[in-house]
Amino acid sequence: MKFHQLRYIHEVVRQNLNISAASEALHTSQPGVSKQIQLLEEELGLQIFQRNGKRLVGVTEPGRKIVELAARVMLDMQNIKRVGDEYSQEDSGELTIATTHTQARYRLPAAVKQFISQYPNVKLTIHQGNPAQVTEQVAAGEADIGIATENISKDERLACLPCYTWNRCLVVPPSHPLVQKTKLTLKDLAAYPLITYDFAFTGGTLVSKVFHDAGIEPNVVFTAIDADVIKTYVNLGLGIGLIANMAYDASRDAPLVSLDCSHLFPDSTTYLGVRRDAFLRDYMLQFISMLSPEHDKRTVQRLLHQDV
Amino acid sequence: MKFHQLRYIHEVVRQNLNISAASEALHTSQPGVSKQIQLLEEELGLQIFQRNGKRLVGVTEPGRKIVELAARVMLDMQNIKRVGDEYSQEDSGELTIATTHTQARYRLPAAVKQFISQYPNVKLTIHQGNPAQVTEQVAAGEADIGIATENISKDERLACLPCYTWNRCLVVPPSHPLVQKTKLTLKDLAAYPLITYDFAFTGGTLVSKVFHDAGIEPNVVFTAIDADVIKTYVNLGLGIGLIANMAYDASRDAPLVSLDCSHLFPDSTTYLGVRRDAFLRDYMLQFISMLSPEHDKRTVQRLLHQDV
DNA sequence: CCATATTACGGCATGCGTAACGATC
DNA sequence: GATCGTTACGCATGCCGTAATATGG
Repeated sequence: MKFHQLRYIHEVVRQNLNISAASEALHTSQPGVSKQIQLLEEELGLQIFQRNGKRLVGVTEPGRKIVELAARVMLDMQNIKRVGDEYSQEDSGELTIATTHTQARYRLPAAVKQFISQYPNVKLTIHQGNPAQVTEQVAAGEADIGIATENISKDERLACLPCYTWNRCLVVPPSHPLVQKTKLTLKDLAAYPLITYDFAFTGGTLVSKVFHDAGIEPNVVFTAIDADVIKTYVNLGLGIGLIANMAYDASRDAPLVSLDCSHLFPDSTTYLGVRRDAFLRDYMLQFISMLSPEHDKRTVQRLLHQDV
Repeated sequence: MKFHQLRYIHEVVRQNLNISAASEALHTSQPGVSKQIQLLEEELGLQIFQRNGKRLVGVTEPGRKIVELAARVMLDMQNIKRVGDEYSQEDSGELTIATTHTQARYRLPAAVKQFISQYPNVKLTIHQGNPAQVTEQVAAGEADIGIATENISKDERLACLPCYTWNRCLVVPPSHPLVQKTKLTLKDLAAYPLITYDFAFTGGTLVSKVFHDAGIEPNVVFTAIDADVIKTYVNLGLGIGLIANMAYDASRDAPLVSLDCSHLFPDSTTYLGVRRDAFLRDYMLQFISMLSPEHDKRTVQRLLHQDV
């Protein structure tokens, strides 16, 4: 059993059972991949892939287990390489972060700026997606760190860390009647057309629960993935916007006005997650500290169940 | 990075940093091992082993991490092979059980007999050791299943299953005055020279705690690893023996008499443990069912956190 | 007919074993 | 001086890539 063979089957599955695509992604030849897969199957004495003639049409049941184990082996190989890099080329490497739009746009920039100036030789990549995708990418080892509010902390494969809490605010045009109110109520929000995050993408489920529990039905006319889109439509006078409070910046978002809503909704907590069995480069820990300064490197390591 | 390089460093560590011994254990040449280790170190850009001239004298800090990861990779490779075997050669393979003397002698025989008749092509090996060793062997992947009363259920790396509970009995010569007593007390036990298990090897710590809590000091004249030794000395009239109740068999152990002590001590539970991330062959699950019939195969798989 | 997988084959890298050397205790 | 690790070298294995072939949609 060779290491490449595991990489091959892994990539073939990733590429929807297309050996040609896999061979390209692996920068090698089609026949090579085909051959090695056959050799592996022969060695194990079973079919990993279901074939229809010469076409791969599925993964057999034992094949699924093998692919899963292969992924773990590859992760560990990567971990070993990282240990090597950590002790030889301290400050270079890669860092891939998976996160949602809101975090990427409003919360990460400060930490990212600090990070790239301190670690200019680390190639930083940000993958954007919904919370489920973020979780999946970290779990699959495609991202080192995942940051999201929903979902991520529930996956067994990840070790998570509460990162910070936030709440919501309402953005309205300056002339809006609600600006006169001293303290907003849920009824106030329900009295106007509401624009907020797509429910699947953010803490929306929490928001909807609060309304539901109060027996109030908000008039949601429109949902969007990100606060910028929401603000645009609020500016057009299509409704009032309910967004994360960190997504409002008075100077940048003028003439829109923000009205605090934190008394209406419980705080949401944004979590940061890493794969439990991943080896974390020092700069990864540093990035986490930059993002949530209240956790220093040692604390992070402890909380994430790293060794000593 | 090649698989055998990982096997090489793993084995070298196992052999106390002796490359010659490792090469022999691996059925290959000394220079080959030496060379591959150097290549790996070169590829990773660091020293795995501390050298004093040409002598290996230790493992560097990054080396420890790498060795650990290497062990995991090898375990997963083994898992992959097992998946292969499971689906191709259903009923042959190996089963290594680590357990204590008491279990091996008095509890396993029935299950083992049933097992080898049903799976004649499975090579069954029993490693005997104290509870700490049992735990370690399973955790290191050197044994598939560990069975012990103490210790084993506390290791994070293992998934455990309560297997059965047991208590203790007193064995005495037929002429002993205690035979007349209808119900024994701790004081009765303390009144005579006591022979029992070595404290480190069994539920002895629990026994000593019971005495201590009652403010009674037993007169332990002698401790042994196993019940057979204890019974031998009881037969010689050197004292009374406190042993696991399953270690007494009226017909075999005559003329000794057993007196129930289960009202004096809380029940002890014997656990069965497997490595969390091990792939379990079907016959391993069957063995577990044979050992504790109240758990059927599905239950076992669920309890041990195997996938559906 | 095009896309895709398998077979065939030759060149090249690499791992292995034997033998010799060097170092450590 | 005995044990142990490293270096040197030749052989064999096996992987890779190109070209050719077969098969499925």
